[in-house]
Amino acid sequence: MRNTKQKDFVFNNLKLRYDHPTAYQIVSDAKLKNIEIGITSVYRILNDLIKKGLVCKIITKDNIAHYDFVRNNHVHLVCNNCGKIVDVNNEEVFSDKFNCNFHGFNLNTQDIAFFGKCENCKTVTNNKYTNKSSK
Amino acid sequence: MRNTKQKDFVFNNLKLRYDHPTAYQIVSDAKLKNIEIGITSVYRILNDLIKKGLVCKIITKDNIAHYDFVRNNHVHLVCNNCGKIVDVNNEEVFSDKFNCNFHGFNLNTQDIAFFGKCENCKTVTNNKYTNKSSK
DNA sequence: GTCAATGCAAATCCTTTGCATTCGG
DNA sequence: CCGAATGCAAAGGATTTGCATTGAC
Repeated sequence: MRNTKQKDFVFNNLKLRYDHPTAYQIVSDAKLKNIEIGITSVYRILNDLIKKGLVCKIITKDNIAHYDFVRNNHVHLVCNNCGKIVDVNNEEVFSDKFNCNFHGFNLNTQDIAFFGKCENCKTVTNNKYTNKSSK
Repeated sequence: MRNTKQKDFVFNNLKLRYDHPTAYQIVSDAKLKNIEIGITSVYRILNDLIKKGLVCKIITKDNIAHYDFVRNNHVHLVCNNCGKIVDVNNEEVFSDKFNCNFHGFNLNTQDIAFFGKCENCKTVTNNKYTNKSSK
């Protein structure tokens, strides 16, 4: 495991921004800052960071993956029309006060997804969604 | 808007099953029952049902869409490893009792997504994720 | 008979893989 | 130097689109 400017850039870029970029947005940002990095490496680095639990992936309803540095203590509100992603503090959500009009969003509980590892997969180290070799 | 055996099949198939199938699984099921239906039509019919609010779409971390008949009163737990999707009653979730070990799932709040329409998009009829003509 | 719906084939688009090259330690 | 990391080009795979055909009303 070697240090490279590409790994540094992806990690720090995600750590410093709060707007849940796509892989392509990270490449664009790199270009602006004259960092050379290809989309292939961005995807590879992102998947490594996900495996390490440092980054998480949010997929909008048009099947586009957005990435977020893991800071905990917040959940994501995702707009099914414009794709906007908003952070909301945990405590606001998990209480009896929660309702389907939340932070301006119109929500349907069936359209809420809790992602994690199920009982059977808890002990699995490799995640088939980020490490195809485990398939 | 005409009635066809294809529309009937997709609607009733989703209404009767509780296992969140993919579009391809719906086609397989149709074949078993000797209903002729192509994958293209399944996707088109599913997107229409989503626009009508009768069906919702759950995307697992490997970017595969699963479909669910809208019955309300439940949220989805999604396994990031095996892709399993489990229904959990609303009341169990939105209370102070919620924690990150839930129904055997190991959850991270940052990996929880609330999908809906944001303030700006509430009044939009067309949804860009299901109706590309509104782009 | 009309025109909406279907379904094949092709296109699209995001993401991953193969492989030769580069470069960190 | 060695081998991990990169990045191009190509492949992969889910979903959508174009268009001729079918079939509901």
